[in-house]
Amino acid sequence: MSGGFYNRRPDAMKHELDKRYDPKSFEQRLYEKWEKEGYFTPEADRKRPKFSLVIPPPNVTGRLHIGHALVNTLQDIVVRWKRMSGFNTLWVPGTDHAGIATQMIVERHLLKQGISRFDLGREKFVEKIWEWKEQHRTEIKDQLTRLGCSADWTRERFTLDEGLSRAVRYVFVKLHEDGLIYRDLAMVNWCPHCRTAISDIEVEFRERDSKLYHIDYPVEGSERRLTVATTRPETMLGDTAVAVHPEDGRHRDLIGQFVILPIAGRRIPIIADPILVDPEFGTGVVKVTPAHDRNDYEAGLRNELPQMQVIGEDGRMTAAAGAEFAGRDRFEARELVLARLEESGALGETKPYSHSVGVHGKCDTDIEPMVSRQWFVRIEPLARPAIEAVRNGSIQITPQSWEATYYNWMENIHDWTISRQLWWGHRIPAFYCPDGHITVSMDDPARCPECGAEPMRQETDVLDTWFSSALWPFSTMGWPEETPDYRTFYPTDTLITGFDILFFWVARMIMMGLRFTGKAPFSQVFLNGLVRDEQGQKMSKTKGNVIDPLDVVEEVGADALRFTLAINASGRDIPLGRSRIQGYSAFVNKIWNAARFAMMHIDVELKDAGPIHRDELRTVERWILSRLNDTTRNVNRSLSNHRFDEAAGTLYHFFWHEFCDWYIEMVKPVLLGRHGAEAEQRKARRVLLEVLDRSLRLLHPFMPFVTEEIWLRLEGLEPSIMISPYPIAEDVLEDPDAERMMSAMKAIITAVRNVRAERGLTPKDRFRLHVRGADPRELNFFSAYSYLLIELARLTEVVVGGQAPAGSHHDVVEGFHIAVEFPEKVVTPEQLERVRRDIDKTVAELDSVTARLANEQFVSNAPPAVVQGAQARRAELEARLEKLRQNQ
RNA sequence: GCGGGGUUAGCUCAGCGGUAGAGCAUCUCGUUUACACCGAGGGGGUCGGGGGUUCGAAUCCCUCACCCCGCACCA
Repeated sequence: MSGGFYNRRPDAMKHELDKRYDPKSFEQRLYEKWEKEGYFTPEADRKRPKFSLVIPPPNVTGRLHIGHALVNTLQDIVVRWKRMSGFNTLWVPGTDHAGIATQMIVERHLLKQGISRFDLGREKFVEKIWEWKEQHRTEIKDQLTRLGCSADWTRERFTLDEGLSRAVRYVFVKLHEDGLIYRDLAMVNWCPHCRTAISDIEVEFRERDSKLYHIDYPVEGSERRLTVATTRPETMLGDTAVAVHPEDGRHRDLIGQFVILPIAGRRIPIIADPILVDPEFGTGVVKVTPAHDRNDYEAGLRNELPQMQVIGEDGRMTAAAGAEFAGRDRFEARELVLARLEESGALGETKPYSHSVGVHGKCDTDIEPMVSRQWFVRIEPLARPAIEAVRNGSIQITPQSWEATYYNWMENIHDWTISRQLWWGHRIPAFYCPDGHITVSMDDPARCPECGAEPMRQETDVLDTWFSSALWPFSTMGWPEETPDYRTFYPTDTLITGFDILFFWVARMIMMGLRFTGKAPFSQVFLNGLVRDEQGQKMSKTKGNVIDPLDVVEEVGADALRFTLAINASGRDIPLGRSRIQGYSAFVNKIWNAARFAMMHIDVELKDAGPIHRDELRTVERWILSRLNDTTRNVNRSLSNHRFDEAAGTLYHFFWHEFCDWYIEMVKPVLLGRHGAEAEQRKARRVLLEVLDRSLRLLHPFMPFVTEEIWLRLEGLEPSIMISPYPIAEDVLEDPDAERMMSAMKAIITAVRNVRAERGLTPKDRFRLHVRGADPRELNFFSAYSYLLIELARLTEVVVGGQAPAGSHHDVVEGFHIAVEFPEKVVTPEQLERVRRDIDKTVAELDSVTARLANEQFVSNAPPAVVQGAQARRAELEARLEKLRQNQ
């Protein structure tokens, strides 16, 4: 058996643990040691099997929240598991410059000091942001450190680093050369607050109660009027037509005629457009504002209508809106338009209307659809292979249900608006010459390559933040250079992130990775859910239900937080609250105390005792090793499947309810010298150490700190648990025979405890137990281990075989007849009631099994194993019922 | 409107074709020298409603209801 026996430290530490588990006393010290020893930093060694992943770079805007704690904990679990499993493991950390978000925050920050970014100018302002970034980067690193994240800080990256910026420029130039990046005048989502264009997926829709206004447009040279409906009356100032459906009899005769636009007094045509107008909806007449509505824009192009921009980039009305409105905010203008319409009698019915409004998620400002010249990525040619990569399994998404969402989005994807009118970000490498020629190149051109004119002026727009994030898995490895890191660690293996950035980030990394490296940037994607509060509510500052991960670490230590997150991480949303975390901090405490107990009984010479030979072990030891082995197998399997909840749950159950509750209790008589010879005691201690050592290693990825602290003191093991081998299941440790006997033993002990409670006996009442069974070999087991039954079931004596005296309490447990001899005690009606209920339950189940076996269809159709199982169950129930009836 | 997910013990969830599970909470008993952040035991569910397939359904199919989350639309 391979064990965890390593060199003894020369300066062997105190061989015991403090009485109290105090994470503050060691967490930071251990992390510093790990980092100093270089355990997080792998060599670019291609001979060893590697495992790599990249952090979803947090924004440099501020502190990490509980969602980050979740993602990074899960990543660290995988990373530590793989590292211990022998892989050359790299976890690349870093941060994202987060264009709009960061610019906004710094801007707000400066405004508090009365400084606007325009006062500073672009260059100075960007300098300020760099200062900000440096400060927050440190804070983020510090937080990840406190969580125990074993990321390689020597390879930390930032999306605006020189190397990454080069990758960004390379990709832009290449895509432009390939015709996949273009500049065009188009309708985009404009944020009047941030004064920049944003992409479609940055627009969030909010359901809002508003009003639908009906406005009458008089038909020129007629008494007739056309009534249009709108939620945005201010846009009427920019109407350049009114549309009806060509088949609609109500208005067909008016097509080609004109209406007079109220207030403005302009004459605009009545056109027919079957796409824009649904004759069934409303009045069947639609006002057309090509400059401020997506559908109207399309209709305008189809019908060659002029675009009249009445709202400017700042959200204020333009001169074209008319002197009275120019310069007013669009919402203020709305009220004024309504007032003017009212006065002129053109305002018809107004009714409450609920609809969704597009807002910019970052600042909550209503999006203004606006025609503007921007840079775009032609996305379809990139999306196609990205769809294929998931479809053919080169990339697997967990939970798998997300694949449908992925396809749905990728198959209906629109071109990506990548230019932003910001100052913070990667400046687009496009250069304009005085004659209007555009040059896109890796190096800044001195003069126009087409006409030789100068000076060349660089595009002032920057790129969408997600453009650089899309390159993260390979740009962080030094690409486009073929660096040793790139060759060794790319593609990465697993991506762990929140589902909310599936489209923003994951999909785009897949597209860019395939396009530029020819490989999927990762083969596995694990999308975790949202961390919610205990009631399942989203956490938000306004609700005041936010949990700050660092507060939790401060209170209960990083291990308890990590374990709580892991055991709840199945891929769905995670309900998290203080009490829940408290619950798992009890588990950490349990580990501490179990180790403390073990250390009282483990001697230094033990680890030199050599390997354990299974044949020399007693059933109890073979049993716990078999259970541990099963646990080991399940934990490894669950981790492979990203079932963090299962893995953590398996460990929780094994350590607490098998190792602590049963095994430790069972070896106490031997360890404390109440039973057995010295040789036996030595073996028991040897196994105790083995089980503890392996358990700690299994737990280490989940609880790095406490496991290391204990492990280092355990027999002076060194140098660190985090680079010791992760246990793997070994068939030789499997022991069905020991498992069966111990299972029976546990069941008998439980049954006796049950009888005790049932009969109202206290632990001080001791009595004699009789055990009978068919197999003499098995009965021998109970003779040999009668001291265990006596200890744990608090008996005076165990009689194997033989007849129990009349009046004993009988039961059948896992095939063994047991009988408890009572002291004389008064039996209360409540106790008798419980005896009766026990019988009733048994009768009910026996009836149901008997009925099933009487069904010929069941006997002939069900698998033989199931039928045999039912037969065995019936026999057991019959036997048990007979015995239970004797108890009445 | 399209797509996805959910509805199982008081709470949070796992199970997803063969006797209803876990953690927490609750109740009873217990100061057994690792741990009261503990130990032992108990109670508690017609697995959202209805229909179907099957020898057998929490588990598969259909349907209805309600709740979440995407996407699209919204004059």
